[in-house]
Amino acid sequence: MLAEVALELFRRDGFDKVTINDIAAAAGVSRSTVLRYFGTKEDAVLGAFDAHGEQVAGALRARPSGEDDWTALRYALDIVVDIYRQDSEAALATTRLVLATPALHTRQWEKQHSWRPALAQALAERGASPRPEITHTVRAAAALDCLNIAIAHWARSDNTLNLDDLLDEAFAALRQ
Amino acid sequence: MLAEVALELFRRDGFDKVTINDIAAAAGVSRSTVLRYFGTKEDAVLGAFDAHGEQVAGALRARPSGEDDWTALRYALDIVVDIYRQDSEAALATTRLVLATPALHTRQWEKQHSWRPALAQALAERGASPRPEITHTVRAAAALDCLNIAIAHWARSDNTLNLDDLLDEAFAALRQ
DNA sequence: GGCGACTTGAAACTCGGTGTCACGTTAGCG
DNA sequence: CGCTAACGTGACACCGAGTTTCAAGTCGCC
Repeated sequence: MLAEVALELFRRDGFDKVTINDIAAAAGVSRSTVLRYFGTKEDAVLGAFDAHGEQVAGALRARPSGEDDWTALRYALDIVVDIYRQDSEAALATTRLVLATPALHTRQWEKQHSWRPALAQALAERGASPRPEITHTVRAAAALDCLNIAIAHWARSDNTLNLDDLLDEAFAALRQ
Repeated sequence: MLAEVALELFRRDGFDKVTINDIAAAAGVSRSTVLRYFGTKEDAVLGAFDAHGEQVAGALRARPSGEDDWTALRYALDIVVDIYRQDSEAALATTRLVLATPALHTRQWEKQHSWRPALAQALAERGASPRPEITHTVRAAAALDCLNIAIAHWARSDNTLNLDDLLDEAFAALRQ
């Protein structure tokens, strides 16, 4: 409820123009309540985003152990693709808002960045032969870049391009 | 001068504990002057960082056109490696501060993120056959990840590991 | 001397975020 | 039924970053 009110204001006036007081007034609650709900203004938009990290790490751990790192990462990210496909209208609007707002873009990166150790850890556990930590970290980071870049292209195409295909294309760019 | 004063305070007390007023008082200037110099508190640390982006893009454009994208990116990043090697003591201290301070870490990513289009553009200009934009963007992003991850490992090793080798190792992780 | 550009300082202001306290509601329990 | 503890909410004070505006200096230059 609160998040919907905030999102509507953000989309109408732009994230930076809307103050927390505006959100509180529009929702009929106090500023304190808004802050208590979201912690930060950015989290009014990106709150749902938090769960994805653990989901992807879980999906990665569930991949067959013989599988190639890149393949496993690609399939694990299908979790996110599915979420976007499930309500593509809302995802598109939110993504556009994020891409248009540096503060949101940055905050989203911060959240995703915190997934990285878990993904690298999951890759390390999968590997038969031990590899240097740097290897897993780089692969996790690159996979997340692929996701972000694919999503950005998808949003810019107004959902005319297929997110799955874009993600495949992004991963393909890594393998020469 | 101002930057040195700020850095010393940050390293001594932590970035978040030091206010702009503290910096102003320590440097014997007014708060206004500090803000006018740096724009933001983060830029008191990351100001020198801005130039690197154009340097890397320039180095990338200067690579022979027949060269592999990954090889070209790797060599272009030597510009940054050289800067770090030139004054490894200062670079180490600054890197540690950045890694220990979320606000700085984030701001550094923002700056590096703004390099990405230039790097992707440089890759596009190098390519003989035209490739989808997403390919160049992914490769530029992955290369920057390699740089960051290598630098982080190098800083955590207290300069006992070689940054060049770590960067090679990071790039190697991308090619299976 | 006077003019204009640049630098600095001062102060007021906006806004995000933290912390505290008081008030009401509700649930649990004797 | 009444007591209490927990919780959600609002009000308020506070801090610090960043913006803006205005009022001096300070310098070179004509």
